[in-house]
Amino acid sequence: MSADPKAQLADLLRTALKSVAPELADTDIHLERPKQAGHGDFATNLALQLAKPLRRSPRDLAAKLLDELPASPLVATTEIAGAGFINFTLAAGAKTAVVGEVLARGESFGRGARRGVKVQLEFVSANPTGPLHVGHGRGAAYGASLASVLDFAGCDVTREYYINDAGRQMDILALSTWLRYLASFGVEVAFPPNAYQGDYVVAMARDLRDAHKDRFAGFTAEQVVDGAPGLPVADRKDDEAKNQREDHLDVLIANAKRLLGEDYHFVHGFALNEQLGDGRADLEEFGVHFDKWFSEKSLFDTGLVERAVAELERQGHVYLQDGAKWFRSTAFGDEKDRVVQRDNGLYTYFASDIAYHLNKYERGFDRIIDIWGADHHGYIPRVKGAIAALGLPPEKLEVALVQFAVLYRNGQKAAMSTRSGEFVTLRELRREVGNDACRFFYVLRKSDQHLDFDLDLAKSQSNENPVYYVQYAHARVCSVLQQWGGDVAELAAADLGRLENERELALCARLGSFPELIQNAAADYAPHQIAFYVKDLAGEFHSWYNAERMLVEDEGLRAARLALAAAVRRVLATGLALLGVSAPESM
RNA sequence: CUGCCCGUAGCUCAAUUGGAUAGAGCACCGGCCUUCUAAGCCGGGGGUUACAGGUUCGAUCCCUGUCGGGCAGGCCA
Repeated sequence: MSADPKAQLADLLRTALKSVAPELADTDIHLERPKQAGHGDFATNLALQLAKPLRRSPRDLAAKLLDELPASPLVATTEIAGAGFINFTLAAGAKTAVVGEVLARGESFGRGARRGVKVQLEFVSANPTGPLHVGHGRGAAYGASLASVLDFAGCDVTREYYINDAGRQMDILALSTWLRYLASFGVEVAFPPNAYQGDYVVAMARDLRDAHKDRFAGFTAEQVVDGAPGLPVADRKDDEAKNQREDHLDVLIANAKRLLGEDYHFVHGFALNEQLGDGRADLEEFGVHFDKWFSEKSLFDTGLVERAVAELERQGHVYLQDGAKWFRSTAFGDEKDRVVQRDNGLYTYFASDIAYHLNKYERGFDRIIDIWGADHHGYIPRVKGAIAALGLPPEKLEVALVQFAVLYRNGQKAAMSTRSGEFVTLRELRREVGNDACRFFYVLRKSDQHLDFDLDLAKSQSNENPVYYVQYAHARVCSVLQQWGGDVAELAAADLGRLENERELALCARLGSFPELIQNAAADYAPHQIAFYVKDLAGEFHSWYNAERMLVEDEGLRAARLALAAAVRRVLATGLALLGVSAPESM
């Protein structure tokens, strides 16, 4: 018996369709699993779709299709229902066969055939200027789970982190570290309000001093702030004050570079490596692994930024205005044109991003997926525009936007600014809630939904966490199999015809839908579907567990039920693994 | 002002991509441990899917408008 009743049914319907309406033989045949139990195991709206072009009543067409449907041992009964749905009820053996298939294929049950599709998935890519916070955590959990799902569905996935190691943000971090370092030698410079405030900067300064003593000291406060405009009073929030603070910061950075000379690069690199190493360790602990860490700076070193801009120029999409080079992105649907090279000769972040995407295309991926925070949505038209301008197919790039995760503490929003140092780190969250609950919670919502992460709730009610519900089902099966004490491999030979009651058949149907769930989740970039699936599967298992015993006297029945339980355990473990959540054998 | 996303039970969210009677979990009420793990199960109340139109056999889903919330709109990243 074939492993896939859905595909078989589709074939049968196709045959019937060819004889009923040859001219519409290539109509999409959509088979769904009805949510209503009384509507059979599969249903199709094919007759409803044909009704209009054929100008015939849907119910008549349904009857005609059933007349022409080839006989098959797969189908027990059919019915025409509602406006013209065709409902199929499968033969008993066809429903339970999936249990044998799960046990035979083991952890590869549900895995899609390798199709040789090369996918590049870039996510997190947070500036290495401080600890990852709860917002990054969502992108990390979503990206890692999506990567696993795509891989499992049959794609060749490269997970990549883009390191912004070339921009002004890194200079600000280097300056912040140096100022804290100088302060530890008694050089008191007013710490700029728009520099990085967090305690981790003080810690880095201490590390720097421990490792290199006074190598970067020996300057006076006057030298450090030489030529800088005074800082406006703290409560001024207007644009003028803001600009003045930024100017102040820029002068301090320039002074640092001048005073430290070559040593500036050392401090810069020191801060970068500390933060990058910290972020990498944080992510690995979270079960989030990257195949490649791509440096923005390398794009400049290899001349790719220059080449990308030159190529845009060659294609005639760049013009000069006010001393800057502008990319004519309005020609590609953007709201306004964008600067790629400033009047001071420096390339913008956008320019290196164009170069990075050019590099992605040149590496020969079939599909390129960027996962961005939703606040970057305005950035999509210009990036796609640049890709089109380079003569590359923009539809190869897909941007998945992830809405913010907002953390609530005591019923109030927690502030989340990296520069002010007021935020909850991913590490803190993981310690409080645990990695498993953290990973599960993050993907329990569609990515385009805002996520309210109530920390107090997650802490106080962690026992009612849905992740435990799923893990508990897994542990329960383990416990039963252990008490049975037999060889699980022998269960593959069980007579599955003994699975008869409603709950058992419902579980079989749920298991049978797992392979198509994988394909759907991969196609929609929707790992949350996996989370809901394992919740549903666990729920149906718990329900069955309470209604029926597995370790019964009747050997045949016992083997059949244990086989079903083992199959449930297998699929739960696979699903949880895709989400980066552990499947404990006991709880 | 302009653009994008969102609006579903008291709260947090689903809904097989346009399908049949819109489902779960919390919270609330009532039951189930002498039997494979009670982090579990069974039962109950809860809805004009923000609002008004339109498209069609059929709309939470697609189109238009209104209201409400979030986010963007730098020679910042």
